[in-house]
Order: sequence, then structure tokens, then C-alpha cells
Amino acid sequence: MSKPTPLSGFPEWLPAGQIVERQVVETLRRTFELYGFAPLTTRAVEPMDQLLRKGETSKEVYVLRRLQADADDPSDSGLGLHFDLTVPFARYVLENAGKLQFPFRRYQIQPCWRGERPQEGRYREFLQADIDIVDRDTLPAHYEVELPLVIADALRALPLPAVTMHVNNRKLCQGFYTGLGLSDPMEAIRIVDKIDKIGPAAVAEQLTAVLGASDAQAKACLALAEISTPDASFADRVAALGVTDPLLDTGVEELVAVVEAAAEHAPGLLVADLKIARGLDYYTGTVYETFLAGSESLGSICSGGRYDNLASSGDESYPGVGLSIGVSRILGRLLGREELTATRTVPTCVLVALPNDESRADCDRLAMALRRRGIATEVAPAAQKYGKQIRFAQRRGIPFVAFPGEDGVQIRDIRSGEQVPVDPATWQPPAEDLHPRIVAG
RNA sequence: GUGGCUGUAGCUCAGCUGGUAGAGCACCGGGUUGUGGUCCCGGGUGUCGUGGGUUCAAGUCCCAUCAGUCACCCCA
Repeated sequence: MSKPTPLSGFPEWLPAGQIVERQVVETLRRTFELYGFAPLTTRAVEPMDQLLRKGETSKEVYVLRRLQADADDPSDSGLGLHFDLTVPFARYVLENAGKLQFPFRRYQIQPCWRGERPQEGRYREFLQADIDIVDRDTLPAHYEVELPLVIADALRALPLPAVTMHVNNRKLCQGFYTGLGLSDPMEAIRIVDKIDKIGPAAVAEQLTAVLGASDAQAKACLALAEISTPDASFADRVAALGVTDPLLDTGVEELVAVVEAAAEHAPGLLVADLKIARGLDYYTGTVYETFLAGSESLGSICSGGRYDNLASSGDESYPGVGLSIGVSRILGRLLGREELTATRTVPTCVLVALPNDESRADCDRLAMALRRRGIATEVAPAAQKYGKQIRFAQRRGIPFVAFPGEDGVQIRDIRSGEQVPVDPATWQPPAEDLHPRIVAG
């Protein structure tokens, strides 16, 4: 069999990356649970009609089909792999509404699939870490304040470059455009969202062409989009534009609350950035995009927002707010640039050296004694020269090698070379060496 | 889905106008009958992405195909 070629868009990290990913997920999980989010895993597939409720995305859904299906039968199973965790979550909430306690807060860390052309940070299979809070009928705005703080705690617990979250509020924009007298505020949001890509002049052009905006209206839209402040002072600048609308006032109020809470609990995290839109039309309140310092070109590594109509059936409605961390996107960039790595490529903390084949049973007993106390231990694969055995450990980043001998056990820290006699029943490695850790490269 | 670029050793790549493959790093063995990293010596580990064509001869030229990659589209 010839050597398999890598399949682009389906990342598989090397052992060090695997350890990093595991630790990242563990850190996120710990932080989410610290805030009371309950663990949730949903199935990998959803009925196509669930997945396509938002339209325009059908091409990117991987559809399931049995190989055994009749070759002439073009139909599929009607099932597709989920492309995010919000849609499955909304479905889960509706399906189990009668059995859940509201407000319901959950976290969900699972792979997602999209049939896109892969590029850096855009994969066909990728890991997402979501937190969402949904309530029945109405969702208090303070949850829109809480979520970014959870994310900040989670991301800042990792040795990542600085993260900045840009926030805006749909009500603010929509109210502003309505107050301005534009015919289609949602379309205006979509056009203004392109400002970083096509520039202010082209945005003004499209506003005029598509919405029939006057010069003054287009100018006002650009003026709003330019506003970006690290504190609540954006409110004054919005007011200075002289547009009045009740929805606008609500939006400003909500955004001020988000920004001020973040200033207290996570200084430097948030920027009010009134050009942030997010592509989706289901957002109805705060919207979030997050950038990694030095990797802004990668796009947002954590996005989300408030949605009022995603999970609703008949007269039941479950408004929610959620944020989703693109774990694969972050790791792909940072592992690729060696800005993030693990202290070792295996869980092993101690390698027990094997003096000769006859002593393997003794070595196994020594290893078991260490394992019983939670110290990950393996016995050397073969009774090679000690130099070789030490190199086996060194290649993997295993910090300690234990040498069993006639007069007791010695343990060597192969980084410093320090070697001392120990009692295997009580010896304990330094806490930071017990498990592999993530370190900035 | 559209367009550009690229496929040679584990990795990064060289190989001029065609003459049956090379460097650095990595890796393996030895120097060092039992405590690594430095140093010295030795070793090439390859269907030149795949298939076809031109030619006495193809890594090199032509066609096709696959894959990778970047950009566009889209971004839940």
C-alpha cells in the first residue's frame, strides 16, 4: 500500500498537538462548569430540514447516504452532519423543552463539518466549543453581559496571545437605520458589514444603489460604522449623530451594559465596534466577534450573539444568547507557527529504566507503585544501554527516569541531570511536572 | 463552485538548454560492554503525485488526472 496523502481540511495533530488540544478542551470545560454550564453532547446528524432552516447553506452540508443504497436511487437519507452547535442545540431544546429547567445553560464541545474549500483556519472538520443560555419566552439582557466574561476567563486561562472581543448590538444598528429613514435596515446592516473588505466608498455606493439612500444617509451610516471605543463613550458619539429611534436607544443601553461590565471584570477585553454585523439574520441583540493578537487576518476565533427566534415552535419561543470558540481555528494557527506546544508528547512522567530482561517484573512493580499514586509511568521497552533508555525519555519529553538498583531506587531529572536516591512509596514529582502542560512556543 | 501557484528523501529544497537523483536538517549505527544532550566517523531511507504521449533516452517537454496551497465566493 502506498503512503496515504493527507486530506486537507480534516486536521489531525501530531502527538504534541493532541496533548495541547486535550488540555485546551479541559481548560474550557473547567471554566464553563465553574459558571454553571451543564455538559451537553448531541448526535452528529440532524434532519436536513433542521439544518437548512436558515437557507443559503445547503451546499456546505455533508449529507449522509448508505453505500448499499440503490445506485439508481439519487435520494439520500435526509440526514446531514451538523455544521455548527447552535442548530443542534436549538433542536434539542425544542425536543426536550418539557424536561429542561429554564433558563438552561449548557456547554458543548464537539466536531462540526462544512463542505467548504479548506484554507488556513477554515476546515471541513473542526472542533467548536459553545456556550449558550436560553430561557422561555423572554431572556434577560444581563446574559448578554455574562457570556463574554465567561469566554474571557476561559481564553485567558490559556497561554494564548491577547484576545479582543468586538461587540455591537443589532437593535442599535437597526434602530439607527430606521431612525435615519432607510427602507430596509437589515439590508443596510449586510452592506455595512462589508466595510473592511470593500471600503467605505464602495459601501456608500451600494447603500445608494441598493437602498436608494441619499448622500446624507450614506454618510451617516459610515459615520456610525466608524465608531469604535474601548468604553461606553461610543454612546455619546452615536448621540452626536442626531438620529432618534426607540430601538436605537435600547440598543445603546444594552451595549453600554455589556461594555461597562467587561471594563470591571475583564479590563481590555471588549471594544464596542459599531461595524460588526455577523452574517446571520437571526441575531437580534448583542453580536460578538473575537480576534487573536497577531492573527487578526485569521478572522474571528469566537463569535456569537443573541437570538430570539432560533428555537421556537408555534407559540413557544426560547430566546437565547451564545458564543462559540473555534478551537481548531486557534490551534491550527498557533500549532502551525509553533506559538503553542506541550511540555511533552506523552502523558508519561516517569520512565522506569530496565537494567536487564530478568528484572522486568521488578520494574513493573516499581511502575505500579508510582501509578497507584497518580504518577503516569511506563517501563523502558528494552534493556538497552542506559544512554539509549535516557534518550528514549528525552525524545518524548519525559522528565524523570527511575533506575532500580541493588540498594534502592534512584530518580534522575534528565533536564538538570540531578539524580537522587528516593523512596518510591513516597516520592512525588513537582506539581508542574505531574502532567504535560501547554506552553507558549 | 471560480481562478492562480505547487507536487523530487521524514522535513526544507537543489537538479541548467532532456543523458536512468542530490544537499542541509532529521533519522539509524559506531566511537562510548550500560547514564542522554556536545563532538567525530559511517549509512540515502526515493514507484521524482498518478496515467498517458513525444524521444534512442523524461525528474526535466506535452496532455490528462489526482492532491496540496493561496485567493475569490461564503461564513452558521
